[in-house]
Amino acid sequence: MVYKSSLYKRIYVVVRNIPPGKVATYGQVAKISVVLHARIVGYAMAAVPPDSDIPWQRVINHQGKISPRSSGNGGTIQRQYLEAEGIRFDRNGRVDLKIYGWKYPDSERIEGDFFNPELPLEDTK
DNA sequence: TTGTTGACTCTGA
DNA sequence: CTCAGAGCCAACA
Repeated sequence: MVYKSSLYKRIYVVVRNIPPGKVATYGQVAKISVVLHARIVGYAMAAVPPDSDIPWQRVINHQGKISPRSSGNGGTIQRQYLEAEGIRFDRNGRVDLKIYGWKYPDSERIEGDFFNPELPLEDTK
């Protein structure tokens, strides 16, 4: 799979390493990807090839909600994917990030040619 | 090259 | 907790 740029490739490597049953926010992916802003991560997700193996459904916004996309209602599919992995949604359609949020130390398992283990750990609570 | 857009986040009220 | 507004930066016209 050839991606549009090394920028996107970095994001996709991070997303692919999110464990099943966990979710990460755009901002978190942005931090791990070192130099990006959350919007760029969202932009990259919109450009994910439909035939890829990237678990884009595990990336949600900072409120713990599925981000509304500009077209269509693919968000419903995303929610079904996550529920199939055991993630529960509350009445407002929100995920409890304290339970299902991806903790940065897990990213030791990331296998990528770019990954730099010396990153700030801020989201570890 | 300038202007708009967007699967976002932060801050203040 | 929620709601607005400002800021963000790559992609696109």
